[in-house]
Amino acid sequence: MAEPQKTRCLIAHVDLDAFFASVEQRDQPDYRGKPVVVGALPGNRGVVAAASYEAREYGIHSAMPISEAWRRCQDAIYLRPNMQKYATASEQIFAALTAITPAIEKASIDEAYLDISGLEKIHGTPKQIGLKIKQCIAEATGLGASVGIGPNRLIAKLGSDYRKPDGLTIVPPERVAEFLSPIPIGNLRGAGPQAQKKFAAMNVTTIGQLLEVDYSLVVQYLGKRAAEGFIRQARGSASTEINSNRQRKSISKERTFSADHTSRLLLREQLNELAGAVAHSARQKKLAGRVIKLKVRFSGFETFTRQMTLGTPSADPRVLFDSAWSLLNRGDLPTKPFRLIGIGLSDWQSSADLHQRDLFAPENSSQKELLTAIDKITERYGADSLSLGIRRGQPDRKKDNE
DNA sequence: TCTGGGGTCCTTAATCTA
DNA sequence: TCTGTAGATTAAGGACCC
Repeated sequence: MAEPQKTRCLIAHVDLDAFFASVEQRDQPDYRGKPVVVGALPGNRGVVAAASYEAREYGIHSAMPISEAWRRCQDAIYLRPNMQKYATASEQIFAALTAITPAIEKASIDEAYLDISGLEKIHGTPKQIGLKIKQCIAEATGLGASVGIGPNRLIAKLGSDYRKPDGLTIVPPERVAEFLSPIPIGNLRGAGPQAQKKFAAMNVTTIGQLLEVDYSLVVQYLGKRAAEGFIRQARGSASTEINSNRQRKSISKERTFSADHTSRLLLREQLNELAGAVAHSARQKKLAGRVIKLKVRFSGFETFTRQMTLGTPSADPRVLFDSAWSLLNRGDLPTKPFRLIGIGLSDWQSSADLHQRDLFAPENSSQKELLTAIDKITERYGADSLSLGIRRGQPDRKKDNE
């Protein structure tokens, strides 16, 4: 019997055009056709979060210091971000995309990967699917998006970058090499300023050029792991996996002060507020974390992090604050004026795990009691939860040795 | 000169444990 | 019981992304 034909993988990447700025232009007709810059306000500390295409003509782009944006264009409309509004637009977009497929991975507030393999019979050719995606978004929110379609996530992502705004790029598998060759090396995932310096030293500016360089030289500059990762990407090979229920791994809040300062009282107040905000977010998501991380930045932009692991997971603002405050006062940080303070919570124990804790036998249980507890966990949550339960229990062994 | 906020992932070093 | 070691975990920092 002939083997059943395997459906070829088809991934779409959707990227909203100048998302924050476009939402503002949509809601305020006066802003349309004008340079709009969303981010910090001129005269303050901060950077550009999003620039409309009109602002980009002045060379303004995201992550640019606001002072530099102001130097380039004083006539632009400068706005503070309205995250609530963008989150609502984002929800509408993701809801609309489910009309195409349920296999959607949210990559950020304005980006998504869709597994559209085998959908040709329902929605038509890849081009028709791409147009349909753009139409869904426009109808739901009145916003424009760029779409890339290719055999994997990397090609789809580079495809959506290829033509902007309002672009649609389809790269069939047989044209991947031709498509990638002239693309700047900095467009590869993981190629930031540091990696690009190393590529420049190898005279590599495009993806095609990377494939012509001797492998050992790439390893020499970037290390084995990074070199192999970049070469894999340059050959057009990447994951096709779409994870529809990705859970975030940490929650954090931080604040940069308008001017550096040294007041312990103010620091305490700020940290207390941030701890409250993180705890609130965690509780809303029914999460409790074991690891609390303090972040501080001093004048001169020197940044430090300090973390501690709690015995039991928590989403209690007092626990978060007390832990962070003790880290801050541990005595291993410089005594300089503060520029930023932040707090983060991670290493979740989900509510299901918390139920498992109830099933754990007490610390000084007999072997028989432990076996009974293990049986209960396996029966209720399956073998996977059992390995999780035992691993979570490991730190307690230290106590046994004491 | 200026560099936000909220994330993820990787590397490295120290420490713990089997 | 001692010692060496490999692997896991924790902590800190850095690069990167949107």
